[in-house]
Amino acid sequence: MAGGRVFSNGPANISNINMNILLQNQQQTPRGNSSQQPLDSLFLSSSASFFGSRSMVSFEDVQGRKRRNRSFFGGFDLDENGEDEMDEYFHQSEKKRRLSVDQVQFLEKSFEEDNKLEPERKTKLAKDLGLQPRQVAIWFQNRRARWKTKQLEKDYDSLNDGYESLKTEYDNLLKEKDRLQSEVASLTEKVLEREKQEGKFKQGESETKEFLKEPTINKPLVDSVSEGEGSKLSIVEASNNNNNNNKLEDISSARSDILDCESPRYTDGVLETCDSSYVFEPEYQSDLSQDEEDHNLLPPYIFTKLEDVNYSDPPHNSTSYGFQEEDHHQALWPWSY
DNA sequence: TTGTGTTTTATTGCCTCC
DNA sequence: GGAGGCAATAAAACACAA
Repeated sequence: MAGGRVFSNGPANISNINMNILLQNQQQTPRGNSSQQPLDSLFLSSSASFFGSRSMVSFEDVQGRKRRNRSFFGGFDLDENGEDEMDEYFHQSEKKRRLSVDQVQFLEKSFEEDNKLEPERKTKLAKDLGLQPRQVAIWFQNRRARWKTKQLEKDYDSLNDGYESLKTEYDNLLKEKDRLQSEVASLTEKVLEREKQEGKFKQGESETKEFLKEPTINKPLVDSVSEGEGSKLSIVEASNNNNNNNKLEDISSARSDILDCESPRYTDGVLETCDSSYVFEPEYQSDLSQDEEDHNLLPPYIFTKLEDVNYSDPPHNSTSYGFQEEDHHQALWPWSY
């Protein structure tokens, strides 16, 4: 039992008890309603204004800590022949007594100034409040504990707010990403549809195919990538057909002789660059018909360099890479249209 | 009035510092 | 080794609903 031994026998000097305080203590009303003067007056008043609280008696002789006898209640033992009043008092003193409102307010104010208690300050506070220095120390200790708990709660709330805020931001970004992906897919579909209408597919003149076949298409990209930057290539992928993944694989392998190490490639349906940290999985899959598939439709890829993409300020001189300038531009920065 | 939950006062044991 | 701080805890005091 941690706090069980309330009464331990220790040195006593009953004559040291201030009887006036004792008698006043007996007159206290419950819940510290004894005095309600303004707080400021507390600091102007003499220590006597605090006496008579429901607090513990004031012993002039502060217990030594030899034993380490920290027990406040253990400070005295009663003379069996003590007076009735004394008996009554000590009987009551066996129970904890709360500090008066004034005492607490005074201590609170002192705590606000400094939550650490130097010995001098402790002694002065104890004297002013008519408390044992030990009581003051205990009060500060408990007050610090309460403060710490509240601080932890505040910190938790603050962190929680930050988390919620970030989560909201993240969710919004996810939505934006989805929106952009479907926009890219939609635009890609339009491009393919246009190519289809122009009959270029049957003639093997698809701009998309040209884009994928043309070795020089890679040239600006490769040229623009300095040593060590190859992994920063990004691919705006706009696959429209689940089955196209297989075609992508074929395309990738077919083009492997064209693309150097800095170019992405398809492996097991996963687009990847030489840097394994940049792996792209096709997320969008559309419902193109088998007929369209038979036409060997190829998803266009827009190769860009990450550093070149400024989402807030669309470039005006970007390479089209097989798209018409406007379409390509719109595909990358759809919100600017 | 009573049961129950919360707050306050106080103790104990351990740790750190000088 | 003593003094002081802190965490854990006990227990009284208090609040409040039923």
